[in-house]
Amino acid sequence: MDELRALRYFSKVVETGSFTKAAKFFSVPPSSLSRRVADLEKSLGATLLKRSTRVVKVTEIGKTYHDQIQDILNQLEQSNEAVRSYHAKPMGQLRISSMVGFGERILLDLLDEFGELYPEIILDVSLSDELSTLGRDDVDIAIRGGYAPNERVQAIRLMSNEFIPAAAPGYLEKMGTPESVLELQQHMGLYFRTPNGPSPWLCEIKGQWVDVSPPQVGVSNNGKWLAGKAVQGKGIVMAPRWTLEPYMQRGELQELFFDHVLRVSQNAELAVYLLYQKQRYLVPKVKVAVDFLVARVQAKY
Amino acid sequence: MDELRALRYFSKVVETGSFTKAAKFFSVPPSSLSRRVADLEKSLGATLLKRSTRVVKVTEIGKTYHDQIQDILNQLEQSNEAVRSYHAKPMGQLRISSMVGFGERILLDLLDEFGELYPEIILDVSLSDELSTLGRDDVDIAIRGGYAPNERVQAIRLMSNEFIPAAAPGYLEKMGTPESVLELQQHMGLYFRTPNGPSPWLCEIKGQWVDVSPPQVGVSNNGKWLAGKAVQGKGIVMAPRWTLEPYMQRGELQELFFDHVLRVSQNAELAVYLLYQKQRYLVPKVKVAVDFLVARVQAKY
DNA sequence: ATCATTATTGTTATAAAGACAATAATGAGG
DNA sequence: CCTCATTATTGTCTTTATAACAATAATGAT
Repeated sequence: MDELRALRYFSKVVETGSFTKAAKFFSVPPSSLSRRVADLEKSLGATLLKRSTRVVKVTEIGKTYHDQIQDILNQLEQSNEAVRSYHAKPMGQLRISSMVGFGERILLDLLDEFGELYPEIILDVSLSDELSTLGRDDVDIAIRGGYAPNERVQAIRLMSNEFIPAAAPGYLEKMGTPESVLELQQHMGLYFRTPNGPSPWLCEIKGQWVDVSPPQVGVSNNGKWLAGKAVQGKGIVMAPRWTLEPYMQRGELQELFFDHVLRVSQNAELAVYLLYQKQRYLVPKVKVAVDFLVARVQAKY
Repeated sequence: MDELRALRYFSKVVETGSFTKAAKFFSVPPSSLSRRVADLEKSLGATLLKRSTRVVKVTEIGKTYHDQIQDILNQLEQSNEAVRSYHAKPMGQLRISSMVGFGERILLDLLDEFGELYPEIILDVSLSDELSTLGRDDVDIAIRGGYAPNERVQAIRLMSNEFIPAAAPGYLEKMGTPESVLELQQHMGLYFRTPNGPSPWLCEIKGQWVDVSPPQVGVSNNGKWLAGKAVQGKGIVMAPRWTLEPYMQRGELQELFFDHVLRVSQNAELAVYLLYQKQRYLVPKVKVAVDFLVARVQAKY
């Protein structure tokens, strides 16, 4: 019995819920699928599917098996592809997913340069703060604030993602420059929105984490918009240093320093990470892109 | 092409370093392996093995591919076994690996009881503080101080593993009862040996972690021996609470309290975890053992 | 230089999967 | 309640792929 073929058949039948549809997918008669799946069930000594002429239902154990098999088939496919493209030129479609802010400020410029270096790579970039799966089939490289979701994913630290508070000089003249975190209650806060909601302003006082968030005057996941509001004197913005840097250099914003260091997370080392699947590093297009991005970003920041 | 068969052939050839030996393993002529591996290489468009009549060498890409394939084959085998034994009675060999101390004090008694409940399960218990792989084929259930090594492994917290300092009343009379961690330098320390070496005595002073370990008078990974030494008045022992409890109840040792809490790790929640592979929870023998152990240990401690 | 060992190739036999037609079952619609 | 199209299964034949066995070529050790 060609077990792998049987597994692919079974998997497709579960997905489509029909032997006929799955058979069309493989361009073989439905009888083949029926026989292979039956073989599989016999060899496992378990019923995976409950069939009737109208509906195909998956049994409980069949569902569990299918989930595991699916993962295994994906892994195998990836390993094969990695070997197949081993000595090929970097080419083909490369899907990159990035946090919006990082994408706009840093990534897109770099990718223009990258595109000229490797014209045979077709870039497919999507900017989103939602975390994409990376492990299914959808993304080759992801850039995120978090860390690796599992051990098959490699995470490389690209740059610091330290959040700092800043405000416009005009705002500080009018409202006074706060020096203690407790004074923040009398100020206005511009909040960065993460996928988990607006990030609170925290600090550690005598070993205790305290939320010292000022009243909200604006929330956005868009660094530019937040910085713009701050420049207009609408409040104090708390955002990654690299989003505020240009404003600070022009003197439109200035960094604030408090008696206790402000953070947005209890995790000490907030950073931007580049993520990719270890298996796929063998694929030339992935390898050159990872190497390129890591080198460029780490050189600049 | 039966891809899976080809992969198994290839894998075995790499392991044995010989087509002939691998062929014997499968009870087929070597020519079959030769042809299947050649098919595989053709379909991947890469050379996996460098053959000569005398030696079979794995190419670089072949090595990488083999590692990944091996993992995939293991996973598949496990999924199949899980389904196969789905509605079977709990039976067969069950391999349990445990930390020595926990094994002697707690596990072995529980397993006696478990063995009577499920006489058809053949227990294979090994006590060792070295971490076993759990993911290769060697252990069904492991009990360790650490946490899950990867996301395919499920970790259940069994009980606290808080290390506490204790000494014999006689010792304290003679040497004085220390109250500040800084006084420890004038005392004698009995150290618990972890796989990473003797565990240092740490405490957090004003947010800084400080090593306040007293001079060593004894080191062992055996709780009983350490406690025995402490009872004899040789020094202060720092070991998991559950290893010292019986001595404290008999008044042979008494817990020490300092101005700063003593720890052996910066990790706040040191605990004993039961580990198993998620996939294998479907296997009846594994399921009943996990459920049994978790229920019993959590009820008692 | 010789020779046993080992991988490969050629050929035939066997087993497994596909193709096609026919049958049986079932759930939706009238 | 009955009809009928849809769908999975079964039977039979064909095709394909793998195993078996024998023979050949290559290679590294003695």
